[in-house]
Amino acid sequence: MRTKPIVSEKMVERLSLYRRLLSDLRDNGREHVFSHDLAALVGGTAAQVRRDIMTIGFSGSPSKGYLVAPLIDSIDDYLDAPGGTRVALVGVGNLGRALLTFFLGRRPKLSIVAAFDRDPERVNRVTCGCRCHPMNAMPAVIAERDARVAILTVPADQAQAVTDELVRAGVEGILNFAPVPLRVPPGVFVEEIDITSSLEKVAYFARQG
Amino acid sequence: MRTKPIVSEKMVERLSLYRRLLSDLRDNGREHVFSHDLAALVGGTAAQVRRDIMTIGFSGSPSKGYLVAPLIDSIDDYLDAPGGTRVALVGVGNLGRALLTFFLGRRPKLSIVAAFDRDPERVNRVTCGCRCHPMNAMPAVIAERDARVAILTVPADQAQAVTDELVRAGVEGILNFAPVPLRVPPGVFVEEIDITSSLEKVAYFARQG
DNA sequence: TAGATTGTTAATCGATTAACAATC
DNA sequence: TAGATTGTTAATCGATTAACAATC
Repeated sequence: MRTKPIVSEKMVERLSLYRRLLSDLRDNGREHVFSHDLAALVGGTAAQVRRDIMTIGFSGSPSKGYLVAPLIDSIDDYLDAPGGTRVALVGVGNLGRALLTFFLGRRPKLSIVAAFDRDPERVNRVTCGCRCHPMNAMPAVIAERDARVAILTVPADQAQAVTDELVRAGVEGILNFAPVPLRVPPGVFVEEIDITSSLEKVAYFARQG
Repeated sequence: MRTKPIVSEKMVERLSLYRRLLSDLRDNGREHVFSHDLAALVGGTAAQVRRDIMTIGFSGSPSKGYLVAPLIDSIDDYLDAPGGTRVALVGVGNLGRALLTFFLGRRPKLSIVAAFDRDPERVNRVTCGCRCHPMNAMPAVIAERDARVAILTVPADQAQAVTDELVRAGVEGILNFAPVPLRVPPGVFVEEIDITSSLEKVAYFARQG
């Protein structure tokens, strides 16, 4: 197995986006694509697309650019864990259900395998295609399902406590929607999606434009 | 009215976060805070906090750091539009409803004033505290309500068409949850929240850690 | 060949980090 | 004063942009 360089966060985001757009192109019967085509779709520059593709060790040709299907395979190779990544979701409110529905069957290599909530009304029922477990079952279910990554969609005041428990259960990456920064030990990766900040940012820059 | 420098996107995000954390502190009776206290809460450095606070023209003192309430006022001054910003939300699915609920009454200066959906089942009913209008009412309602900013929570295949219409209706900023980059004319600010990319990023870096 | 695109390096830009004198 | 923190500048770091020879 060849070694792959660990790349920047931004580059991973771009690769993820390329893959999605390339899949659309493939489904529409496109077999090759030029760097400037991809650049236009992502809203970036052709040079950056070329550099990204070069970094993952894929080659194109001046005459027809890049072959779509092999490029997708190359990105798969790069981004996906060989056996796939199993995800746990904590907090089955409106946002949690939206995410469950969205990811249901979307990517076989990245699937939500368990959900948790503290509301007894929701526990032990199947919601949006996923069984909802009680909070105290987290360690056992996460171990049994081998979930390495978690999505956090609980209220702010529970976020840190749930995080501590997730880390104790062996989770190594968290996508945090709770509006508060999380403290985690080294080696655990956290991505914060701060919807309030994002909206305030849009409001700020909208009136500057 | 004094002129304020236009600051970077990251700085606006940080200011937004500072404000939220400071409000919690104030509600808990804290009257002053040191740069390193704030830094610990946001997971950043004290020097950066000091630089940010300096940039918005607020001053602290070596003996007691920064006064919480005046600092919040200063950030308000900086981030909020004088008359507030009114927001329209397009797409009242699970995610749209989660956002409606979340922002309901949360910030008087940043409130969702109208919702739109193309599903006749949802139209002309009040959901999560907000009336849902049909899509073809967008130009009229946005003008009447003076919405300058929009949140986009429609499926990918409708995103660009809805965006074009929002821009035509005068919207100058869009928070996009649809998993596809938007094309907008210059002067319109778009913030993409790409949940799929974010989750793939977490999966990638979780196994590198 | 001529035209267009790729692979790759150097220059630019911006943000973060480190450092320290000024202040309470 | 002594200790701690602020205000502010210089150094570092990384990512993006620009440029161009190599390739088809």
